[in-house]
Amino acid sequence: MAIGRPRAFDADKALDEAMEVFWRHGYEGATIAELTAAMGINAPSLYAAFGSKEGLLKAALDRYSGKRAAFMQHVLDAPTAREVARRLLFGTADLQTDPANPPGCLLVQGGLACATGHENVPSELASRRADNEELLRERFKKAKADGDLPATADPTGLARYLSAQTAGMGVLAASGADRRALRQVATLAMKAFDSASGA
Amino acid sequence: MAIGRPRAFDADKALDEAMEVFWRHGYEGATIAELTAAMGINAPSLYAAFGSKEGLLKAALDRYSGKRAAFMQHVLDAPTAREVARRLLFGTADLQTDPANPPGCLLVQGGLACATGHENVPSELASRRADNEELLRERFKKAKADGDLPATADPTGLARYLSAQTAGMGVLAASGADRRALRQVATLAMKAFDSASGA
DNA sequence: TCCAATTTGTAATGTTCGCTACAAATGTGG
DNA sequence: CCACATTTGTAGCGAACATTACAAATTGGA
Repeated sequence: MAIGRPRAFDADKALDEAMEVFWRHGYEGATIAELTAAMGINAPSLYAAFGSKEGLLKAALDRYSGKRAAFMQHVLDAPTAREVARRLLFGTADLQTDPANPPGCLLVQGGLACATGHENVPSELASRRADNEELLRERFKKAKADGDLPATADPTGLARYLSAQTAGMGVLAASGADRRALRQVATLAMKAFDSASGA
Repeated sequence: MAIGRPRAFDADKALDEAMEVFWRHGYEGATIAELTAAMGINAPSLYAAFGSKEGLLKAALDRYSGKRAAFMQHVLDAPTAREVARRLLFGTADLQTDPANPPGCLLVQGGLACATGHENVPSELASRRADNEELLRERFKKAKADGDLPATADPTGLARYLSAQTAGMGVLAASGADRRALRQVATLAMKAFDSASGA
């Protein structure tokens, strides 16, 4: 059984470049021409490997999640709920201003609103943001069960609040806010967490 | 001197419709065909009145600012810095989930990232978000001078924090968060404000 | 009543969009 | 070395995009 001509590009490397283009220009602002140029391949290769522009986005989102998985695990592994919040907020401030990446968060920059007919792009991004929020919520439920958080604590509300912080920081970063500014927001956001968790 | 054929549409009414389209689909997701259909005019009328798609966006942004001016004035007129924050946060929670408008905030949904060549759309939106932040900053500087905020308070940091809250709520609203959820975020955000302003 | 000025509707402009046919190239298995 | 399977590069597809030419329509002023 013949195997065929081997692929001449590294799919993960190409996805990194595609991710960066979507991150910087959003789904609709990223053109196939720009994507193929950044990925170092041409259109037929892109479509053979990823099916469509939307398929490429989903693959890039998967890769994004994968790259952030270690960070999220580090956050969730924190010994206390407070430390979870602290790691998330300050880690996010640093990640969203990492000069190695476009500013902000792909799940926000990628596209909050899209053209008629592309509704599932914003909803896909929203769904992935919700996944992160859910991880935090479960972590806080556990903290509550463990007595780390008081019985009056609201895991859903805390998780949603932190979700709003990371999204808000993403918007600030997109506007050019620097690391110091985002850390300052994180510092203030921690105060709310402390009040709400009875610290 | 001849005056010419009178315009057959109401420019403000048309701008309201354009604003809604930009709000719901973002700058790049809004097509001229969709805009003209919503505005009830045809393309030449649009271009005669607003010059270009970008000119229409700016006009829609002006109208948006105008509509929110009364709200911002109500916020800034609050007797204390705390009340400024409270009015802003809860008012924003309600505005961004007002069923009369698309969810979220036009200054966020409009487009955080755009295609190459349209860079001034995101920067225009960022500039208008910065204007709002500046209004808050000046208000907090005044509060500090008046002794309403302690001498240790940081007006810039507080304004930026609130800016992050409204942006974050906008993202949550775009994901389908309801009014109750946003008010819960506002409640938590107030706790940070209270801690940071020594209440 | 004709002229000047402006808007309106139709129809089209050139460009760019996402996507794909097709043939040449490159590999594996027999 | 041959047959097959897959990828690559070129070139182009139809559709949609923002924008505009142009002529008919509508007004006020001379």
